[in-house]
Amino acid sequence: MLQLSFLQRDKAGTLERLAKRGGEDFSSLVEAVLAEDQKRREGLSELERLRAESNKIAKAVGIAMAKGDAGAADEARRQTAELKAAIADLEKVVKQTEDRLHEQLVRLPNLPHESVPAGKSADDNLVVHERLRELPLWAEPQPHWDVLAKLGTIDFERGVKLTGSGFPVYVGAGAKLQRALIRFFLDRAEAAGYLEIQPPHLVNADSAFGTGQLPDKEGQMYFVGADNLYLIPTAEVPITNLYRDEILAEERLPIKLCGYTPCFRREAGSYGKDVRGLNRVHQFDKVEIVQIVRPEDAYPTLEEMTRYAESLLDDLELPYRRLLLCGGDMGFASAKTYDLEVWSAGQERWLEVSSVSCFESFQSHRLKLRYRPATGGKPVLAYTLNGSALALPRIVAALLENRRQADGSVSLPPCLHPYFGAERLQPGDKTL
RNA sequence: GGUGAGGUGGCUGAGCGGUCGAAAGCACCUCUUUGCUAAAGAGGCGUACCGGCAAAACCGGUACCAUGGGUUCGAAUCCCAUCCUCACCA
Repeated sequence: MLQLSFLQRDKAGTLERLAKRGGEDFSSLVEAVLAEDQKRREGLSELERLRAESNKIAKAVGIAMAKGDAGAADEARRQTAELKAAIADLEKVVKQTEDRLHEQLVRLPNLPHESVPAGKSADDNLVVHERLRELPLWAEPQPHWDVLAKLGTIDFERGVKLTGSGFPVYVGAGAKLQRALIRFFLDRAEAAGYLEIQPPHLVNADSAFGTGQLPDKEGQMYFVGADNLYLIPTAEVPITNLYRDEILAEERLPIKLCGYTPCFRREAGSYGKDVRGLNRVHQFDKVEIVQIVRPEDAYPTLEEMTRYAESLLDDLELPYRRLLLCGGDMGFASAKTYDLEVWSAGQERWLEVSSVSCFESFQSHRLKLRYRPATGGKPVLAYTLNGSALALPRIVAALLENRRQADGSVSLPPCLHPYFGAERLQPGDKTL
């Protein structure tokens, strides 16, 4: 949620930055917000004046009663009837105005950072750099679902039976590889100074609102109606919400947290080659990193976090590139996002495995997550950042496709050997 | 699931219809004094919003004692609902 004070101070600048998102024209919404706020303040001023008057009378009654002056008390009581009605009416009006204002304000996406290129879609993203390693040249590139057909370590069909499409079953060495990757990512995060969190996998509406999933992405989350809870689409939600409604001491920043969770996404509207195999699934594993920082530290931190995620890909020996997302391809709440994509040799295309974003105060404003400056004074909104480090399925897909050997086995990069307990996945591995 | 108790400021905890944004203690901050790694004394110490101002400081106001309703001239205090916590029972 944007800060109203910023809108008021610099309307032109706000519109200019919103225009980078390339889609919808927000100028009328911004105007509506400002007009609504004007109305709100006028109503509120009058309402508070009336309430002050009413409070004065009530106090006078109390004093008259204490003195035993029943006449004066009755007289005061008579005065309040009209006042009460006026207050009740105005309260209703002000409440409506505030609700409308909030509903409009919440529809404005975050302002892209000045370094973010304007653009409409993924085509306008900038490639920051590419790290390509030499790949074996396959006579015939094989997508991971074909590699898996021989290995049998991920069972898509039985997942369909259990739940539906997009719920793979990891079997034997496949399951163990998941565990190895999770442990590798967590150990690395811990070594980089992140405190490990195991959060709940379901959250309430307040939490989903706090990080911006509600109301923007309501349809993308699984919802448990009986208890009004949402299955988390990413650990970002519970972990960032840890400090909701808190005022932290400045000395505690930066706060660095990480956590492994399964992620649940409905992915309504996806189709085609995008959803084949592990490309897009409804439940997947991910290690997330989150930082809560002072505003002046936010952008250096974004670079640091992105570089950290890249270092994991270095260790995994996967070819990758870093994209700076254009305004139109960024998430609703983000001010600046880097995506990391790995090269998938079997499908001959790039697959997103990490997204690292700076939200500035967009989330913390909703979260009421503030810190008190060491020099004293008013609490200020902290800046939040998060990134995947990393999401598993496409890493697995790339490993399978890029590291497939002539005999059908798949060699694993050395960093995984101690976690996996072997150097390769073999066609002879046990399966269902 | 049942019954009972309860949810108050950073923490502990008083208040149970009027001047209570809320006693007291702890923690924290400033100052003073003695001096030595501590003690004593004085003062300060919630958040949001509205207005005064161009802004900060500051001043005035409004709201907030789990949440949402209600009763009343007046609610932290009474009533109802919801959520949560604790204890005991099943």
